[in-house]
Amino acid sequence: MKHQAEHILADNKIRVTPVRLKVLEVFLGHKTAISHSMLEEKLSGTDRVTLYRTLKSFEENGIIHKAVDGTNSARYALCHVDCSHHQHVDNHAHFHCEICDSTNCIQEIEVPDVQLPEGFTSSSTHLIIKGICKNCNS
Amino acid sequence: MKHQAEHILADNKIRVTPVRLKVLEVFLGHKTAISHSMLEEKLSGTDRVTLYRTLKSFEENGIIHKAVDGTNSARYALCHVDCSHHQHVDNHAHFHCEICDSTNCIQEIEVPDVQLPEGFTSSSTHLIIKGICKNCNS
DNA sequence: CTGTGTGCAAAGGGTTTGCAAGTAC
DNA sequence: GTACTTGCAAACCCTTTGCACACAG
Repeated sequence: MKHQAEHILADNKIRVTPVRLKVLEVFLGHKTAISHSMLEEKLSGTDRVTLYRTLKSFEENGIIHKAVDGTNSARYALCHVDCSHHQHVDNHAHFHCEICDSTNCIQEIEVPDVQLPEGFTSSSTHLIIKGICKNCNS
Repeated sequence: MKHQAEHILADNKIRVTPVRLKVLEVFLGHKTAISHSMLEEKLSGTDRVTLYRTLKSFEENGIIHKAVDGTNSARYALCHVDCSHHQHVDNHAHFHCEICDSTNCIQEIEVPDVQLPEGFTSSSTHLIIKGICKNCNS
């Protein structure tokens, strides 16, 4: 639904543009995390660079978060309602399938609290699991 | 000491060559994980591609392990004695400093065991902490 | 001597920057 | 009308591949 995408942009006070709506619809219709190259495939005809910038602006506005997954290419997933512009709440694990190369958010697994050695301070913690996903296992 | 580097190569049954010795000495003399670009700096004059291949062969032989740290460039750290050719044992967290861009192995923090949802199988788990390191905090 | 390592050239993928034209509001 | 977005060209960085020569064992 276009309405939902429009709402998300409006709620975050960023301009409603065709590219942004298209990108957001891809996110809304996809369960796994999305990389730039996937977007390029799904939205062929749209400029590569514009897609990079769209992802960047979505990330800066708390609409998506980067799913650190140990691959070379950045992946993004939709944020939950409790993410805001300045405070991302994505304290769940990310699963990267070594067969189909997909990345899933695993909400069931929380990133643990860690006790860093003296002198270190942390800004974020990421838990990445690599293996074979449900689809590829069946 | 050159002897130590020679031993490591011999123990792993790979040829002792000048480039390998130089690379290994950099690892032995450095506390944080090392990226290809750092090697290139420290060993200027040595071919870029050769360094990539050296890293690859060290990794395949259980001499170093890749430290997944959420950056675009691969980092490597020396393996412990309990790493062998086929079984890497690097179940510790990696800390990536957002100021100096260094990556440290944090032996004190173990990667937790996780209970994956039905259908998923795991081959490795990584715990990455981002923040400010001891050096940059002081 | 034989198989492996090294260096060079080239290419490929991901990502960023600069600028001019187009568009949301 | 103004500030932001888009598209295109170009560049940058990381990494891999192919081939010829050099060298460890």
